[in-house]
Amino acid sequence: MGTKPTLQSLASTLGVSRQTISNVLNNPQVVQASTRDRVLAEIRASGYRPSAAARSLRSRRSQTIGLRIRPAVDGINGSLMDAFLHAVVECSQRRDHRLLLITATSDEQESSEQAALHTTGAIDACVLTDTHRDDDRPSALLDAGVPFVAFGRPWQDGPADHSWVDIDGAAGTRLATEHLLGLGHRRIAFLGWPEGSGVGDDRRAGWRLAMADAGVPAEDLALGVLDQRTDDGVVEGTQAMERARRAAATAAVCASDSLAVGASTVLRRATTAETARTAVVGFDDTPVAAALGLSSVRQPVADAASRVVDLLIERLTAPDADPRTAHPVHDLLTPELVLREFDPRLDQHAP
Amino acid sequence: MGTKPTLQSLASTLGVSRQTISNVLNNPQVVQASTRDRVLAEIRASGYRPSAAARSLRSRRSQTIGLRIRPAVDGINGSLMDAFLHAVVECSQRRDHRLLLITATSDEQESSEQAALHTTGAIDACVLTDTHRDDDRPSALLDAGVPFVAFGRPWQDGPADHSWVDIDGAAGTRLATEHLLGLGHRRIAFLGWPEGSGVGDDRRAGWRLAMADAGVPAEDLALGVLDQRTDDGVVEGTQAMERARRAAATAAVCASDSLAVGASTVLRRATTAETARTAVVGFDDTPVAAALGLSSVRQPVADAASRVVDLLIERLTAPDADPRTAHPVHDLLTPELVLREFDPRLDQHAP
DNA sequence: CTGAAAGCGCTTACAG
DNA sequence: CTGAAAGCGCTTACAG
Repeated sequence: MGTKPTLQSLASTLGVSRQTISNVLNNPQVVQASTRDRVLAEIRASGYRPSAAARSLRSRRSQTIGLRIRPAVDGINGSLMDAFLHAVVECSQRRDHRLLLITATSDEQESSEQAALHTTGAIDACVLTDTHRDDDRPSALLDAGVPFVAFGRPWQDGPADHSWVDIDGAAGTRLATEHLLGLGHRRIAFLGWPEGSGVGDDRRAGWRLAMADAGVPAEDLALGVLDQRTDDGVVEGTQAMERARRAAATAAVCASDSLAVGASTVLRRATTAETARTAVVGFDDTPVAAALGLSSVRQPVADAASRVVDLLIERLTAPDADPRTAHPVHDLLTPELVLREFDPRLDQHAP
Repeated sequence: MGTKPTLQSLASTLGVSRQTISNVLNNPQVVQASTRDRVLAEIRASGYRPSAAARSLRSRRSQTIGLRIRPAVDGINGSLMDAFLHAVVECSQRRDHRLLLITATSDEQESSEQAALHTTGAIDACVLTDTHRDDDRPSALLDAGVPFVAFGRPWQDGPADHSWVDIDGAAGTRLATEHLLGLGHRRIAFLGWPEGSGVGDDRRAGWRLAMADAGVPAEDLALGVLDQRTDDGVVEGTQAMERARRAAATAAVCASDSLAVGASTVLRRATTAETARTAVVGFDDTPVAAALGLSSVRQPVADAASRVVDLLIERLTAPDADPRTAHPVHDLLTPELVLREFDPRLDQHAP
């Protein structure tokens, strides 16, 4: 093997300056084609790779993005962030950037860890996920001068002073509700979370709007009637659906697949198996929904990830990199409804 | 704010050499206590953080570990790697190391990507997961000179020339089987995957040994009798359990929670609800098992992650860092059995 | 289009 | 215990 090739060693081998090689790598169009080809051939032959540290030290860019990973509380819904994470890595890699993971036990710790990494130059920017009401992270990062893009809109009022990408949950539940209305259902319950979570309220809003548009009277949409609220979970979904059944619900749009799985067991008992499946729509299109044959709202997470990375890199490579001048971009992506067929194999144990 | 502090600027402020500050950071014991305190105070006050790039360029260590992330095929079983990933990040961070994520579509691509990152100095080492029979990655990384530790033993024969940490699946299924034997079951099926996957065969082996020790005749343990093999999945678990029932099985040890969830629906029908739950044991102790009240074998993934990171950093900081001289370490951790109680709320829809 | 110079901010030897 | 020197391997100006 010998020693690892450097710009220096390559340059003497080729009889050109280090400079030229650097240009071939970073500004190919500025180098004469014949020289470029000769250099590229030697780079390939020698297995030369520029030192990340040296490049980063000189250019003041690490080409690295930070992201906080959270422990999966719920194996069912966790797969969404999993898909997002995977897509972010893939997009970053394709664009010659790297993804660095951090953990934290609080938002404050997350912000300060990201800021610390940014100060050392280990990351150029970071991605924020799981935004929520009164989220302190955007202002903390803005203050610390850490460029970032959020996956998730800011849920409190006021103008957003940062870029974000989100998925339009209300559009998703609207689709789901309209689908059930189209099947002839009128008393369609919404099984969702207690008020106060931005994501949950957003999903409820889509159902409510679709129902109102269809002329369902407001008193039926009231809390405790077709509007059922509960913590997330399979058992909770079953219980909420039982309450909705007492309000004569024949179908349900759910804020999560966990709730939908729970709800489907009630409907399965109550009607024919086929009706049961088609009368519940979950959210997130998790593998569990697929396994059980439940329809679900699919969030375009890969698109969201790709957009987040695009915005981040755009911001980092912008000629005017001043975050105060760059105006924030907001992107709301529309989910799609995944309809599933009744799977007879699954129903061997149904009544 | 002004400009970002550097060793240089701190040194002139304090009237010491850059050197001394560097020593305070990297070899505190070598600096006089009074000087050290003065320097530390100024570091804190100024918010100084050493440049990762400069440090890495000079020391030839990036304090960064690479890991390939895979898309979750199955939301149920994916949470295991999720927990592992989280623990690896946490341990690395605690030990002043960072975790870099990569994606790949093949093992070859993974190895070459890790080797490339190692050549640029972006990572010092990497973690291998999901080892399998005829895994080419260890030799590829060894050839490329990339230090690594595997989470998962090498499943082919021959001496392992690299360090690994794994969880003793056979010990887990043995525990599960002995538990069911203790409850009075004799005809305990094993629902597992087709032969050839190291992990799956290992789990089957534990059941087989425990059954043989209990004096269950070999013909009952035969393939197609109590030994049922199938692809992973809920539906597959149900089907496999139905076949096992025809061989008069009253209980089952499963290679995964997905299979256990499927199996439990069969037993639920067949016996009392309580028996059903206690007569199935899953594997991985996923949130789904917890939600459904299924007993399961819990893998100590956090311990495994911690051990992997320890070994990796040990290897990196060893005075003799030559991988050929350092003898490989092998660690097999023992899982534990998580027993769950019957949850009556869940059984409202049982016959 | 190509090259000689400077310097990014550290740590690693080594001398006092 | 402390300091002056060298240099890690690049890229960014700038001059030809």
